[in-house]
Amino acid sequence: MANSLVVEDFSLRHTLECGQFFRWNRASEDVYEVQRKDVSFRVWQEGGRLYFTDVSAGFVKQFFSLDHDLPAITRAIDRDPWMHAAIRRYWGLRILRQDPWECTAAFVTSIASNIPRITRNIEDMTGAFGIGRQFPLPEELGSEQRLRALRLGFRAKYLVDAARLAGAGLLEDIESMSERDGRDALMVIPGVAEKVADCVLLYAYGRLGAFPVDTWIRKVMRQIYFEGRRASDERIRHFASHYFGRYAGYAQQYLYVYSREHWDEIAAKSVPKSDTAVIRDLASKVMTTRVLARAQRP
DNA sequence: GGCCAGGTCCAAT
DNA sequence: ATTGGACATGGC
Repeated sequence: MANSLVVEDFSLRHTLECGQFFRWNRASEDVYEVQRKDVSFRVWQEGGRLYFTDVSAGFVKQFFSLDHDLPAITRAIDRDPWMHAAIRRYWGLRILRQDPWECTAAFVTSIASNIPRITRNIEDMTGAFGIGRQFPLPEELGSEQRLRALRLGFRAKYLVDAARLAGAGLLEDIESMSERDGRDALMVIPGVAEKVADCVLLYAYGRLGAFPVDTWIRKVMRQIYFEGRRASDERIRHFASHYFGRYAGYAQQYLYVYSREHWDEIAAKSVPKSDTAVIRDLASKVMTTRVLARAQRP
């Protein structure tokens, strides 16, 4: 027996398949089977109606962030033709509210990997150590040796450390911390540095300003906003937070999926013509801010 | 067959 | 502060 919900500005497909989340599969052409912690449910969308089994409407609203004001968010980040195209192409994509431990484990697993393999690694860990279909709790995750046997490679050691610290409660206080402090707390975990920490902040803690810089984002940001020149991850993040504002994380996600589908086009056209001046202006403001900050330092 | 993948860590500039 | 190599495994 399925329940349903009227949804606006939401695409189940784009939300699940954009690379932010790995614990789903297709039960059929339109039906997704989704696992989040101890919850396993089916979900499908028919136009403006979302159908689901085994979970409450409240859970669905929360998990899919149906409370986010997507029109306002996309209006805020819609600063140039590339972002505009990305938003149009993936209209309805929302940042999920994942479980912090699962999200941390998933993005530690993602290090120097690829989506099919990450998905398989997570399934393997669930099958080997989880109870039922639940991803193993921190206390249930196997030893480094057993994780290596599951082909986690050098990530095995990181996962063991992450489980130990998560089991000790590291992830529980982050909700109430500032973004900066939460990031620092996450980075205490060996195997969690800037990129993975930003993924967890964005995908699990709803810190929509977090801007994970991975190889794709680095490539596309340099191409579009830095005239093809190198820029450190720090500069990219700094630029993004000024340029896109408090919803920069959403911009990151749209850019991520869009660039993977349209890279050739981006590489060919480079800087968005109509907004080159705006970008240059902002980039110089960012530089000025940095210089001033440096000058004021004792 | 070498190169790179939703990186991180460590050591050497 | 920035840069290069190691780290496991897999897909092209």
